[in-house]
Amino acid sequence: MARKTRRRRPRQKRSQQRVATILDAAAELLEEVGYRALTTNAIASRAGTSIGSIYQFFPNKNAVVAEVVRGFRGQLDRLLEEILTVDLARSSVTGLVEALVDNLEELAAATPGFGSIFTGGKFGGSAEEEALELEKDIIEPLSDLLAEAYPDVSDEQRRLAMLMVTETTKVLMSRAAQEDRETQQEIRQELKLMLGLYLSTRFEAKKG
Amino acid sequence: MARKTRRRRPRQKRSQQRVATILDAAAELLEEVGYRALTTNAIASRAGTSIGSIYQFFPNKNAVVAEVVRGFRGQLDRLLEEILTVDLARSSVTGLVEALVDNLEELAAATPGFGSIFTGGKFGGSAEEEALELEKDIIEPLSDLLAEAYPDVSDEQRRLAMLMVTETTKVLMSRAAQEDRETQQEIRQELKLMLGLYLSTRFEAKKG
DNA sequence: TTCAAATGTGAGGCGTTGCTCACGTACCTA
DNA sequence: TAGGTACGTGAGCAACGCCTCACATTTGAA
Repeated sequence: MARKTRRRRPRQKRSQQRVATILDAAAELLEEVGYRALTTNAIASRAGTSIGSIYQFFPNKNAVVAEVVRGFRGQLDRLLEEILTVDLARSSVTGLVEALVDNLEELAAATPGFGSIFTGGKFGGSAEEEALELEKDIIEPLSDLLAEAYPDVSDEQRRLAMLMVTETTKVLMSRAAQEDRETQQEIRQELKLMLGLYLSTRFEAKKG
Repeated sequence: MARKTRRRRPRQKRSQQRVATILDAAAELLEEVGYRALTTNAIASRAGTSIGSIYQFFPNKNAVVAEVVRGFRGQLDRLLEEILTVDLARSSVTGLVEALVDNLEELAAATPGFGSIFTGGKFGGSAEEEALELEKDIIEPLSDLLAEAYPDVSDEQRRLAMLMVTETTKVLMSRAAQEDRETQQEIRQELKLMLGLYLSTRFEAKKG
Protein backbone atom coordinates (compact mmCIF):
# COMPACT_ATOMS: atom_id res chain seq x y z
CA MET A 1 0.00 0.00 0.00
CA ALA A 2 0.91 3.58 -0.62
CA ARG A 3 4.37 2.58 -1.81
CA LYS A 4 5.84 5.37 -3.82
CA THR A 5 7.09 4.47 -7.23
CA ARG A 6 10.84 4.34 -7.14
CA ARG A 7 12.52 6.23 -9.89
CA ARG A 8 15.57 5.58 -11.92
CA ARG A 9 18.84 7.08 -10.84
CA PRO A 10 20.65 8.72 -13.76
CA ARG A 11 23.53 6.45 -14.82
CA GLN A 12 24.65 7.87 -18.11
CA LYS A 13 26.22 11.30 -18.54
CA ARG A 14 23.39 12.28 -20.83
CA SER A 15 20.76 11.80 -18.14
CA GLN A 16 22.89 13.30 -15.38
CA GLN A 17 23.20 16.42 -17.48
CA ARG A 18 19.48 16.38 -18.08
CA VAL A 19 18.73 16.13 -14.36
CA ALA A 20 21.03 19.07 -13.71
CA THR A 21 19.22 21.08 -16.38
CA ILE A 22 15.88 20.21 -14.86
CA LEU A 23 17.03 21.36 -11.43
CA ASP A 24 18.35 24.62 -12.87
CA ALA A 25 15.09 25.21 -14.68
CA ALA A 26 13.12 24.52 -11.52
CA ALA A 27 15.28 26.93 -9.52
CA GLU A 28 14.88 29.67 -12.13
CA LEU A 29 11.13 29.26 -12.27
CA LEU A 30 10.96 29.22 -8.51
CA GLU A 31 12.65 32.60 -8.59
CA GLU A 32 10.33 33.91 -11.28
CA VAL A 33 6.92 32.63 -10.30
CA GLY A 34 7.30 31.08 -6.86
CA TYR A 35 6.32 27.64 -5.67
CA ARG A 36 2.58 28.05 -6.00
CA ALA A 37 2.69 28.79 -9.71
CA LEU A 38 5.43 26.32 -10.46
CA THR A 39 4.16 23.63 -12.85
CA THR A 40 5.79 20.45 -14.03
CA ASN A 41 5.09 21.35 -17.63
CA ALA A 42 6.80 24.69 -17.20
CA ILE A 43 9.88 23.02 -15.74
CA ALA A 44 10.08 20.57 -18.64
CA SER A 45 9.57 23.35 -21.16
CA ARG A 46 12.22 25.56 -19.58
CA ALA A 47 14.64 22.67 -19.40
CA GLY A 48 14.01 21.94 -23.06
CA THR A 49 12.85 18.43 -22.35
CA SER A 50 9.61 16.52 -21.90
CA ILE A 51 7.53 15.94 -18.80
CA GLY A 52 8.22 12.26 -19.09
CA SER A 53 11.91 12.88 -18.54
CA ILE A 54 11.26 14.60 -15.24
CA TYR A 55 9.35 11.59 -14.02
CA GLN A 56 12.14 9.25 -15.03
CA PHE A 57 14.16 10.64 -12.14
CA PHE A 58 11.76 12.30 -9.75
CA PRO A 59 8.67 10.70 -8.21
CA ASN A 60 6.75 13.98 -8.17
CA LYS A 61 7.00 17.75 -8.43
CA ASN A 62 7.74 18.21 -4.78
CA ALA A 63 10.78 15.96 -5.01
CA VAL A 64 12.26 18.20 -7.69
CA VAL A 65 11.98 21.19 -5.41
CA ALA A 66 13.33 19.17 -2.48
CA GLU A 67 16.40 18.39 -4.54
CA VAL A 68 16.83 22.05 -5.42
CA VAL A 69 16.69 22.94 -1.74
CA ARG A 70 19.22 20.24 -0.94
CA GLY A 71 21.60 21.95 -3.34
CA PHE A 72 21.03 25.29 -1.62
CA ARG A 73 21.78 23.76 1.75
CA GLY A 74 25.23 22.85 0.54
CA GLN A 75 25.96 26.38 -0.56
CA LEU A 76 24.57 27.84 2.63
CA ASP A 77 26.58 25.56 4.86
CA ARG A 78 29.81 26.60 3.18
CA LEU A 79 28.89 30.25 3.65
CA LEU A 80 28.00 29.89 7.31
CA GLU A 81 31.21 28.14 8.15
CA GLU A 82 33.00 31.35 7.23
CA ILE A 83 30.94 33.89 9.11
CA LEU A 84 30.09 31.85 12.16
CA THR A 85 33.67 31.32 13.20
CA VAL A 86 33.94 34.63 14.99
CA ASP A 87 35.05 35.21 18.52
CA LEU A 88 32.12 36.93 20.17
CA ALA A 89 34.28 37.97 23.11
CA ARG A 90 36.00 40.39 20.74
CA SER A 91 33.26 41.46 18.38
CA SER A 92 29.62 42.05 19.25
CA VAL A 93 26.43 40.34 18.17
CA THR A 94 25.77 43.44 16.13
CA GLY A 95 28.63 42.65 13.81
CA LEU A 96 27.54 39.07 13.57
CA VAL A 97 24.03 40.03 12.52
CA GLU A 98 25.36 42.43 9.93
CA ALA A 99 27.58 39.78 8.42
CA LEU A 100 24.72 37.31 8.38
CA VAL A 101 22.31 39.65 6.63
CA ASP A 102 24.88 40.78 4.08
CA ASN A 103 25.98 37.28 3.24
CA LEU A 104 22.45 35.97 2.93
CA GLU A 105 21.70 38.82 0.58
CA GLU A 106 24.73 37.99 -1.54
CA LEU A 107 23.82 34.34 -1.67
CA ALA A 108 20.26 35.15 -2.62
CA ALA A 109 21.41 37.52 -5.34
CA ALA A 110 23.80 34.96 -6.81
CA THR A 111 21.51 31.97 -6.56
CA PRO A 112 18.25 31.96 -8.53
CA GLY A 113 15.48 30.55 -6.41
CA PHE A 114 17.29 30.75 -3.09
CA GLY A 115 15.25 33.71 -1.97
CA SER A 116 11.99 31.97 -2.85
CA ILE A 117 13.00 28.97 -0.80
CA PHE A 118 14.46 30.76 2.19
CA THR A 119 11.69 33.29 2.56
CA GLY A 120 8.93 31.34 0.87
CA GLY A 121 7.78 28.65 3.24
CA LYS A 122 4.70 26.44 2.80
CA PHE A 123 5.51 23.93 0.13
CA GLY A 124 4.59 20.53 1.50
CA GLY A 125 6.14 17.11 1.58
CA SER A 126 9.84 16.54 1.49
CA ALA A 127 10.57 19.98 0.05
CA GLU A 128 9.17 21.57 3.17
CA GLU A 129 11.19 19.27 5.41
CA GLU A 130 14.30 20.16 3.48
CA ALA A 131 13.50 23.86 3.77
CA LEU A 132 13.13 23.45 7.52
CA GLU A 133 16.55 21.83 7.62
CA LEU A 134 17.91 24.79 5.73
CA GLU A 135 16.58 27.03 8.44
CA LYS A 136 18.10 24.80 11.09
CA ASP A 137 21.41 25.06 9.26
CA ILE A 138 21.38 28.72 10.20
CA ILE A 139 19.81 28.51 13.62
CA GLU A 140 21.84 25.75 15.18
CA PRO A 141 25.40 26.95 14.63
CA LEU A 142 24.35 30.49 15.47
CA SER A 143 22.64 29.29 18.60
CA ASP A 144 25.70 27.29 19.62
CA LEU A 145 27.92 30.29 19.10
CA LEU A 146 25.73 32.43 21.30
CA ALA A 147 25.42 29.72 23.93
CA GLU A 148 29.15 29.65 24.29
CA ALA A 149 29.62 33.39 24.40
CA TYR A 150 26.68 34.07 26.70
CA PRO A 151 26.23 31.08 28.98
CA ASP A 152 23.96 33.00 31.35
CA VAL A 153 21.21 33.30 28.81
CA SER A 154 18.69 30.47 29.11
CA ASP A 155 18.13 27.92 26.39
CA GLU A 156 14.53 29.02 26.13
CA GLN A 157 15.48 32.66 25.75
CA ARG A 158 18.03 31.78 23.12
CA ARG A 159 15.52 29.66 21.26
CA LEU A 160 13.09 32.57 21.23
CA ALA A 161 15.76 34.94 20.01
CA MET A 162 16.65 32.61 17.13
CA LEU A 163 13.01 32.54 16.13
CA MET A 164 12.92 36.32 16.14
CA VAL A 165 16.04 36.58 14.04
CA THR A 166 15.05 34.06 11.40
CA GLU A 167 11.44 35.11 11.01
CA THR A 168 12.27 38.78 10.88
CA THR A 169 15.10 38.24 8.45
CA LYS A 170 12.98 36.09 6.17
CA VAL A 171 10.15 38.58 5.75
CA LEU A 172 12.29 41.61 5.42
CA MET A 173 14.64 40.06 2.89
CA SER A 174 11.59 38.87 1.01
CA ARG A 175 9.96 42.27 1.17
CA ALA A 176 13.17 43.97 0.17
CA ALA A 177 13.38 41.81 -2.95
CA GLN A 178 10.29 43.55 -4.31
CA GLU A 179 11.82 46.99 -4.01
CA ASP A 180 14.41 48.93 -5.98
CA ARG A 181 18.09 48.58 -5.18
CA GLU A 182 18.22 51.63 -2.99
CA THR A 183 15.23 50.72 -0.87
CA GLN A 184 16.53 47.18 -0.56
CA GLN A 185 19.69 48.55 0.94
CA GLU A 186 17.73 50.74 3.32
CA ILE A 187 15.55 47.89 4.48
CA ARG A 188 18.56 45.71 5.19
CA GLN A 189 20.05 48.62 7.09
CA GLU A 190 16.99 48.88 9.29
CA LEU A 191 16.90 45.12 9.74
CA LYS A 192 20.48 45.10 10.97
CA LEU A 193 19.77 47.93 13.35
CA MET A 194 16.65 46.33 14.72
CA LEU A 195 18.15 42.89 15.21
CA GLY A 196 21.31 44.42 16.60
CA LEU A 197 19.42 46.38 19.22
CA TYR A 198 17.30 43.40 20.13
CA LEU A 199 20.12 40.90 20.42
CA SER A 200 22.32 43.33 22.30
CA THR A 201 19.61 43.81 24.87
CA ARG A 202 18.95 40.10 25.22
CA PHE A 203 22.56 38.94 25.23
CA GLU A 204 25.20 41.61 25.81
CA ALA A 205 23.42 42.72 28.95
CA LYS A 206 24.06 39.32 30.46
CA LYS A 207 27.67 39.13 29.55
CA GLY A 208 29.31 36.68 31.93
CA MET B 1 -14.42 43.04 -23.72
CA ALA B 2 -13.44 41.80 -20.33
CA ARG B 3 -16.59 43.18 -18.81
CA LYS B 4 -17.22 41.48 -15.56
CA THR B 5 -20.63 40.02 -15.09
CA ARG B 6 -22.52 42.18 -12.65
CA ARG B 7 -24.19 40.31 -9.90
CA ARG B 8 -27.45 40.80 -8.16
CA ARG B 9 -27.54 42.76 -4.94
CA PRO B 10 -29.49 40.95 -2.23
CA ARG B 11 -32.86 42.70 -1.89
CA GLN B 12 -34.89 40.35 0.21
CA LYS B 13 -34.09 39.49 3.82
CA ARG B 14 -33.75 35.88 2.85
CA SER B 15 -30.86 36.58 0.50
CA GLN B 16 -29.24 39.13 2.78
CA GLN B 17 -29.14 36.50 5.49
CA ARG B 18 -27.70 34.03 3.01
CA VAL B 19 -24.95 36.42 1.97
CA ALA B 20 -24.07 36.98 5.61
CA THR B 21 -23.87 33.23 6.15
CA ILE B 22 -21.65 32.84 3.10
CA LEU B 23 -19.29 35.51 4.38
CA ASP B 24 -19.13 33.90 7.81
CA ALA B 25 -18.40 30.52 6.25
CA ALA B 26 -15.67 32.03 4.09
CA ALA B 27 -14.09 33.71 7.11
CA GLU B 28 -14.14 30.51 9.11
CA LEU B 29 -12.59 28.48 6.32
CA LEU B 30 -10.01 31.17 5.80
CA GLU B 31 -9.05 30.70 9.41
CA GLU B 32 -8.98 26.92 9.10
CA VAL B 33 -7.32 26.27 5.76
CA GLY B 34 -6.04 29.61 4.51
CA TYR B 35 -6.66 31.32 1.21
CA ARG B 36 -4.78 28.85 -0.95
CA ALA B 37 -6.93 25.89 0.04
CA LEU B 38 -10.16 27.84 0.15
CA THR B 39 -12.60 26.47 -2.43
CA THR B 40 -15.94 27.77 -3.55
CA ASN B 41 -17.54 24.38 -2.98
CA ALA B 42 -16.25 24.32 0.57
CA ILE B 43 -17.72 27.75 1.24
CA ALA B 44 -21.09 26.71 -0.14
CA SER B 45 -21.03 23.49 1.81
CA ARG B 46 -20.10 25.22 5.08
CA ALA B 47 -22.75 27.85 4.53
CA GLY B 48 -25.32 25.12 3.92
CA THR B 49 -26.18 26.42 0.49
CA SER B 50 -25.30 25.73 -3.13
CA ILE B 51 -22.46 27.11 -5.25
CA GLY B 52 -25.01 28.75 -7.48
CA SER B 53 -26.15 30.93 -4.61
CA ILE B 54 -22.68 32.28 -4.09
CA TYR B 55 -22.52 33.34 -7.71
CA GLN B 56 -25.84 35.09 -7.46
CA PHE B 57 -24.18 37.76 -5.37
CA PHE B 58 -20.46 37.50 -6.00
CA PRO B 59 -18.75 37.56 -9.41
CA ASN B 60 -16.00 35.19 -8.29
CA LYS B 61 -14.27 33.63 -5.32
CA ASN B 62 -11.91 36.50 -4.84
CA ALA B 63 -14.81 38.92 -4.44
CA VAL B 64 -16.13 36.89 -1.52
CA VAL B 65 -12.82 37.21 0.25
CA ALA B 66 -12.63 40.89 -0.64
CA GLU B 67 -15.97 41.39 1.07
CA VAL B 68 -14.76 39.52 4.14
CA VAL B 69 -11.74 41.79 4.30
CA ARG B 70 -13.96 44.85 3.94
CA GLY B 71 -15.79 43.70 7.05
CA PHE B 72 -12.54 43.34 8.94
CA ARG B 73 -11.49 46.84 7.97
CA GLY B 74 -14.52 48.22 9.72
CA GLN B 75 -13.66 46.41 12.93
CA LEU B 76 -10.02 47.40 12.74
CA ASP B 77 -10.78 51.05 12.16
CA ARG B 78 -12.92 51.18 15.28
CA LEU B 79 -10.13 49.58 17.27
CA LEU B 80 -7.44 51.91 16.01
CA GLU B 81 -9.43 55.00 16.80
CA GLU B 82 -9.13 54.06 20.45
CA ILE B 83 -5.46 53.30 20.72
CA LEU B 84 -4.11 55.87 18.30
CA THR B 85 -5.45 58.83 20.18
CA VAL B 86 -2.55 58.99 22.57
CA ASP B 87 -0.37 61.95 23.36
CA LEU B 88 3.13 60.87 22.44
CA ALA B 89 4.62 63.79 24.34
CA ARG B 90 3.51 62.05 27.53
CA SER B 91 3.88 58.37 26.70
CA SER B 92 6.55 56.75 24.59
CA VAL B 93 6.45 54.88 21.34
CA THR B 94 7.13 51.78 23.40
CA GLY B 95 3.73 51.99 25.02
CA LEU B 96 2.11 52.62 21.68
CA VAL B 97 3.65 49.53 20.16
CA GLU B 98 2.60 47.42 23.11
CA ALA B 99 -0.99 48.60 22.83
CA LEU B 100 -0.98 47.96 19.10
CA VAL B 101 0.33 44.40 19.39
CA ASP B 102 -2.01 43.51 22.23
CA ASN B 103 -5.06 44.90 20.50
CA LEU B 104 -4.27 43.22 17.20
CA GLU B 105 -3.90 39.97 19.07
CA GLU B 106 -7.26 40.43 20.73
CA LEU B 107 -8.94 41.27 17.45
CA ALA B 108 -7.37 38.25 15.76
CA ALA B 109 -8.44 35.97 18.58
CA ALA B 110 -12.02 37.23 18.48
CA THR B 111 -12.39 37.33 14.70
CA PRO B 112 -12.12 34.09 12.71
CA GLY B 113 -10.10 34.67 9.57
CA PHE B 114 -8.66 38.02 10.59
CA GLY B 115 -5.26 36.54 11.25
CA SER B 116 -5.19 34.79 7.90
CA ILE B 117 -5.98 38.02 6.15
CA PHE B 118 -3.72 40.31 8.11
CA THR B 119 -0.72 38.06 8.09
CA GLY B 120 -1.54 36.06 4.99
CA GLY B 121 -0.80 38.18 1.99
CA LYS B 122 -0.85 37.10 -1.65
CA PHE B 123 -4.40 36.63 -2.68
CA GLY B 124 -4.88 38.47 -5.94
CA GLY B 125 -7.49 40.74 -7.43
CA SER B 126 -9.71 42.94 -5.34
CA ALA B 127 -9.14 40.91 -2.16
CA GLU B 128 -5.47 41.79 -2.29
CA GLU B 129 -6.26 45.46 -2.85
CA GLU B 130 -8.60 45.40 0.08
CA ALA B 131 -5.97 43.71 2.25
CA LEU B 132 -3.51 46.42 1.28
CA GLU B 133 -6.04 49.00 2.37
CA LEU B 134 -6.36 47.20 5.67
CA GLU B 135 -2.63 47.57 6.12
CA LYS B 136 -2.85 51.23 5.20
CA ASP B 137 -5.55 51.62 7.82
CA ILE B 138 -2.89 50.85 10.38
CA ILE B 139 0.06 52.56 8.79
CA GLU B 140 -1.43 55.92 7.95
CA PRO B 141 -2.87 57.01 11.27
CA LEU B 142 0.19 55.65 13.07
CA SER B 143 2.47 57.46 10.67
CA ASP B 144 0.53 60.68 11.14
CA LEU B 145 0.76 60.36 14.89
CA LEU B 146 4.51 59.90 14.71
CA ALA B 147 4.92 62.72 12.23
CA GLU B 148 3.29 65.09 14.63
CA ALA B 149 5.22 63.95 17.66
CA TYR B 150 8.60 63.76 15.92
CA PRO B 151 8.67 66.34 13.14
CA ASP B 152 12.43 66.04 12.74
CA VAL B 153 12.23 62.52 11.41
CA SER B 154 12.09 62.50 7.62
CA ASP B 155 9.10 61.18 5.70
CA GLU B 156 11.31 58.56 4.13
CA GLN B 157 12.61 57.36 7.46
CA ARG B 158 9.10 57.19 8.84
CA ARG B 159 7.92 55.28 5.79
CA LEU B 160 10.71 52.75 6.32
CA ALA B 161 9.91 52.41 10.00
CA MET B 162 6.26 51.73 9.21
CA LEU B 163 7.31 48.99 6.83
CA MET B 164 9.48 47.46 9.53
CA VAL B 165 6.69 47.56 12.08
CA THR B 166 4.00 46.07 9.86
CA GLU B 167 6.08 43.35 8.25
CA THR B 168 7.62 42.28 11.52
CA THR B 169 4.32 42.30 13.32
CA LYS B 170 2.64 40.30 10.57
CA VAL B 171 5.13 37.43 10.54
CA LEU B 172 5.52 37.18 14.24
CA MET B 173 1.81 37.24 14.96
CA SER B 174 1.39 34.65 12.26
CA ARG B 175 4.18 32.53 13.64
CA ALA B 176 2.88 32.90 17.16
CA ALA B 177 -0.51 31.59 16.09
CA GLN B 178 1.05 28.18 15.43
CA GLU B 179 2.43 27.89 18.95
CA ASP B 180 0.90 27.15 22.32
CA ARG B 181 -0.54 29.95 24.43
CA GLU B 182 2.55 30.40 26.52
CA THR B 183 4.93 30.63 23.59
CA GLN B 184 2.53 32.99 21.84
CA GLN B 185 2.74 35.29 24.80
CA GLU B 186 6.53 35.08 24.81
CA ILE B 187 6.79 35.84 21.12
CA ARG B 188 4.58 38.89 21.48
CA GLN B 189 6.74 39.97 24.39
CA GLU B 190 9.87 39.76 22.26
CA LEU B 191 8.13 41.53 19.41
CA LYS B 192 7.17 44.42 21.64
CA LEU B 193 10.70 44.65 22.97
CA MET B 194 12.26 44.56 19.52
CA LEU B 195 9.93 47.11 17.98
CA GLY B 196 10.17 49.27 21.05
CA LEU B 197 13.95 49.36 20.90
CA TYR B 198 13.94 50.02 17.19
CA LEU B 199 11.37 52.79 17.23
CA SER B 200 12.90 54.43 20.27
CA THR B 201 16.22 54.61 18.48
CA ARG B 202 14.72 55.96 15.30
CA PHE B 203 12.32 58.42 16.88
CA GLU B 204 12.90 59.28 20.52
CA ALA B 205 16.50 60.16 19.77
CA LYS B 206 15.27 62.96 17.55
CA LYS B 207 12.82 64.37 19.96
CA GLY B 208 12.18 67.97 18.98
C1' DT C 1 -54.95 35.50 -6.43
C1' DT C 2 -51.61 36.37 -10.00
C1' DC C 3 -47.31 36.74 -11.97
C1' DA C 4 -42.94 38.86 -12.70
C1' DA C 5 -38.92 39.45 -10.28
C1' DA C 6 -35.87 37.59 -6.94
C1' DT C 7 -33.75 33.78 -5.28
C1' DG C 8 -32.10 28.81 -4.93
C1' DT C 9 -30.08 24.60 -6.96
C1' DG C 10 -26.47 21.38 -8.57
C1' DA C 11 -25.04 18.79 -12.67
C1' DG C 12 -21.73 19.55 -15.57
C1' DG C 13 -18.66 22.59 -18.92
C1' DC C 14 -14.19 24.15 -19.22
C1' DG C 15 -9.60 24.91 -18.22
C1' DT C 16 -5.60 23.46 -15.53
C1' DT C 17 -2.23 20.43 -13.49
C1' DG C 18 0.19 16.43 -11.85
C1' DC C 19 1.45 12.41 -13.64
C1' DT C 20 1.34 7.72 -16.60
C1' DC C 21 2.24 4.81 -20.23
C1' DA C 22 3.17 2.80 -24.58
C1' DC C 23 6.31 3.43 -27.77
C1' DG C 24 10.56 5.15 -29.89
C1' DT C 25 15.68 6.28 -29.65
C1' DA C 26 20.52 6.23 -27.77
C1' DC C 27 24.03 3.80 -25.48
C1' DC C 28 26.93 0.02 -24.23
C1' DT C 29 28.69 -4.45 -23.98
C1' DA C 30 29.92 -8.67 -26.18
C1' DT D 1 26.14 -6.51 -35.33
C1' DA D 2 22.91 -7.94 -31.87
C1' DG D 3 20.34 -7.24 -28.06
C1' DG D 4 19.48 -5.60 -23.54
C1' DT D 5 19.19 -1.61 -20.76
C1' DA D 6 18.92 3.23 -20.06
C1' DC D 7 16.77 7.09 -21.59
C1' DG D 8 13.36 10.36 -24.13
C1' DT D 9 8.80 11.63 -25.65
C1' DG D 10 4.22 13.69 -25.53
C1' DA D 11 -0.66 12.47 -26.02
C1' DG D 12 -3.81 11.99 -22.84
C1' DC D 13 -5.93 10.37 -18.28
C1' DA D 14 -7.77 11.51 -13.75
C1' DA D 15 -8.66 14.76 -10.36
C1' DC D 16 -9.82 19.13 -9.12
C1' DG D 17 -11.52 23.85 -8.97
C1' DC D 18 -14.05 27.85 -10.78
C1' DC D 19 -18.04 29.05 -12.58
C1' DT D 20 -22.46 28.78 -15.84
C1' DC D 21 -26.94 27.75 -16.95
C1' DA D 22 -31.43 25.82 -17.38
C1' DC D 23 -34.73 24.98 -14.41
C1' DA D 24 -37.31 25.08 -9.73
C1' DT D 25 -39.02 27.66 -5.87
C1' DT D 26 -40.22 31.77 -3.06
C1' DT D 27 -41.57 36.40 -2.47
C1' DG D 28 -44.20 40.53 -2.65
C1' DA D 29 -46.63 44.10 -5.16
C1' DA D 30 -50.83 44.87 -7.63
